[in-house]
Formats: sequence, structure tokens, C-alpha cells
Amino acid sequence: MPQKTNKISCEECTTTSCFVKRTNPEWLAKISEFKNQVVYPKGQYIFSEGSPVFGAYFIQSGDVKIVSSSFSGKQNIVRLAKAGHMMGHKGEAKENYPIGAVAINDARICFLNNELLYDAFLNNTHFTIDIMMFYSKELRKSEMRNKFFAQMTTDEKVAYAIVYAGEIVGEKNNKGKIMIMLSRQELAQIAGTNAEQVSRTISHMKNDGLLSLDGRCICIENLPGVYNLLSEYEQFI
Amino acid sequence: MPQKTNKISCEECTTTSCFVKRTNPEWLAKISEFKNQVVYPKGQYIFSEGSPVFGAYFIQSGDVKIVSSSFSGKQNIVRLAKAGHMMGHKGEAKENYPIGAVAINDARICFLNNELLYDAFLNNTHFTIDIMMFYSKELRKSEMRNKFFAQMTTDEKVAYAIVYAGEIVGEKNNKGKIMIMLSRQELAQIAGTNAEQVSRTISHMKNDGLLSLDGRCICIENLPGVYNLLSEYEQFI
DNA sequence: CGTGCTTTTGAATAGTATCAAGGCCGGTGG
DNA sequence: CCACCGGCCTTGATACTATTCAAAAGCACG
Repeated sequence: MPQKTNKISCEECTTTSCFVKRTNPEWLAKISEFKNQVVYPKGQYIFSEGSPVFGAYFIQSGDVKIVSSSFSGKQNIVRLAKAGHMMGHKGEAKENYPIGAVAINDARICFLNNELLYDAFLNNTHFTIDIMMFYSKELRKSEMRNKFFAQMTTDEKVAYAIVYAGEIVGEKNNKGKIMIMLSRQELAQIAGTNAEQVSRTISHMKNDGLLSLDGRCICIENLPGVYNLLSEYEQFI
Repeated sequence: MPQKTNKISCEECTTTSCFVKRTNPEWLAKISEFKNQVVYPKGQYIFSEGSPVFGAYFIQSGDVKIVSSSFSGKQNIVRLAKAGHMMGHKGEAKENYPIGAVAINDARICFLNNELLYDAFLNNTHFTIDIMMFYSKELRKSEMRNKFFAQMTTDEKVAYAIVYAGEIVGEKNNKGKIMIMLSRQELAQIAGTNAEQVSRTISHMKNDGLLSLDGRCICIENLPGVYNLLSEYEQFI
């Protein structure tokens, strides 16, 4: 169950990349006062598919996966998000895309309702511009992903999913190698394929010395080697 | 060759959905004075892949395709844009994604350089917010496209490409039916497949009475029928 | 009326999803 | 501590879809 712990105010928050930090001191205090903050344990839904969202969520700490299911039941990971990222905000209220967000590990999330958010847009130019730039960049990334996914082989898509997951939710072990603790199923949902294919690709890459396995946990032994598989697509990694 | 005709000022421009219309009168006049405006004939590159872009382009009239090639030579249509849309703007200068824009028919394009644009952002809150909302919506569309393209069959992708192209660049004939004048190759570049498959799908759809052909031009005879092929994915159409 | 480009259709091939079975790991309870 | 159980992972065989290759037909142009 979501926990309400002591709220971390925006003034004391150390997530420097958070967009809220771009508001002026007066507004920082105001947002800090009116925001809602909840700690979600691993696996918990922050907001679920189908239900409308009346504001925006800012990640204070932890990792989140944004998911979307087709009506045939297939779930898909649309993107991964970490501290400083923003999610759930809708351009128009009537839009009702079935998107949900799930905590990958314990995540502290701040919620701003639409009225507060819109007031903040009107009164904090740099805040608005930064969020606009964020969307612009995410759009380009998404378009590139679109384009390359239409051309990549399954092996390449899986390699991409591993690199991408490593960037956002990877943790370094004592040797400085990136460890990924997502299931094969989750990686398949990022790569747009199925768990079996992910498993096959991982086997190939293990044989090539690019990865090693520690139980079910994936360790990237040779990161440049993995990137090399994606060299044709390097512009969007 | 691009033509410099009499410049249409922002005050007299009738493209009401243009974002520039959201600036205050003082800024509308200023942008109108400093913007650059060019009419590009059909097939002409507005900006090409690889070359850096130092501002943003606003479409006053006409249709544009945003393209991107992989180094293996395959060209892909990232999105279609029409009057009122914005393109070319980059979140950060260092990003250098290989994206180009080509006029599908004669198109009048206004260019604002980065300095002018950024100044306008700082001084016109509603202008900035509207562009932010535009990106937010485009991002969602792109993510949905991503997701569904991973699940669609080729026939469904082609059906999507036809519907999408009809919306942006379709023209109604005297019977009120939508006509599309893109080549099979261009439709394939939207659908993420090849011209042969597009041709096959069109044949199927023609046999089912959904389309008819007038020379190489596609006419959508039964639009609800085509939509019906995409009923599983209706959220993002 | 030919020439070159696009479109259409067919056949062969390759790649991927699906189905199925066995192995591994972690957790639970005796 | 060990045995069992369930879920996840791995691997193989099969079927199918889509790409590629190839060739003929249609259309636009000089």
C-alpha cells in the first residue's frame, strides 16, 4: 500500500533536475505547500490505465515504468522514468489514453493538480520552457525509436532494451558493471517482442562475452560491445 | 527552386491555428517583421537531413513530410504536417538528429530563428504553453504509434497509413470521398514496410470495396470500413 | 511509339512468433 | 535442513508472416 511518510519539501529536496526547481522561490514554496507526496513500494500502481489523471506526477526518487495494454491483453512498456522526470500530464483533459505507471522500486512521487500546475505555468516562464524542451526531446527520442524499431532485427531491439534499461534502472556492482534486474518479460515489453526471444538473444550475447548472468540478474560485461550492435542507430541511443 | 513572393504578414495571415497567433499584438508585429517566409514548390527540401537547424519552421499553408533516412539508405516518413503545425525546433542545439522536411505540395513556410523564438517564449506565456501542449500531445501520439506498430500486422499498418495520410494530405473529390495522391513507396515509408506489401494490401482492400483506384490515386470509398480494420487501436487514430 | 518509372503479382527465402517441454531458482512448509 | 511447488527461464521444433527477388503489366513522358 502507498505510504504517507514525512513529506520532503521542495526546499530541502536534492533532486536538482526536477522541473519544479525552475520556479521562483515564492512559487517553490507554494508548490511545496500544496503538492501531494506519496511513497509507492515496488510493484505498486501510481496511476492506472483507463482512469483519468487530474494533474502531473514528478518523480522525487526511485524508478517507474509507464505501461499500456492493448485490449488483447498484451502489456507494453512505453518508457522508463527516473528521478527528475515528469509523467501523467495531459495536453487536453478529454484525451484518455490508457496509460498507467508502476513503481519498479520504492518511489517517492510528488503530485501537482491541474489548477496548481497551470498557475505555475502562467507565472514561471523558465519552468514552462524547460518542460516544453523536455517534451520536445522526448518526442524526438520517441520518433527515432519508432523509425528504428521498424528496421531493427529482434536481436537489435533486445540489445537496445538492455542498453536503455541499463541507463535508467541499472545499478553498478562492485566491479563498476551495470546490473539490470528486470524480468525477461519486462525487457520483451520494452523491445516489442516476447520473453522467449529475449532469452535467446541474451544467450547469444552471453556466448559472445557481452553479458553475464547472476541468477536472473543481467550484468553488462562489455558495454561498448553491446553499443556496437547498435552502431547503425547510434543517433538515438 | 524556393520562391520569395510577397510576404504574408502575421496580421493578415488566416491560419488561425498557428501558434504565433497566441503572442500579444506587440510580439505578433515583431515576429511578423523579423520572420523569414518562403514558398517551396512540391518536392522541394525545406531543410535537409544532417544540416543543423537554427530556429523553427511554422507552416502557413501546404503540406509537408518529415523524413529521416538510415545509413543503409532506407528513407522513412516520421510524420506528416499541415498548416498550423510547427517543425524543426530542437530542445538543445547539440542534438543533431538527421531529420529533413519536404514539401508535398506547394507550401508557404515561416522561419523564426532561435534568438527571436526564445525571446518570444520568455515574453509570451500562452505561446509557450500552447507549444508545450502541442509537444505533449505529439509525444503521446508517437508513443501510441510505437506501441501499436509493435503489435499490428502489415495490413493494419498500411490501413493506418492510408487513414493517416487521408487526414493530413487527403483531398475530397466531387463525391465527397477522400483522395490520396501519395506513391506506394511513400505509404510504405509511413507504414514501415515496402512498396510491394502496400500494393498487396491495397489490392485486398479494393476487392473488399473499401478503396478504388483512379490511375495511381487512391480513393477511400468506405472510410468506416477502413477504420473498422483498426478498431483494436482506435484510441490513437 | 518506344523508354523509364511505378505498380502489380508470383515464388522463394528468411526471420520471428507460437507452441511445447524440461530445467533452474526461490520460497514455503513440514 | 530438506523436499516440494510454482513461477521464471531456456531451448527446440514448427508454422506463419513478411521480406526479398524477379518479372510482367500499366502509366506518363518525350
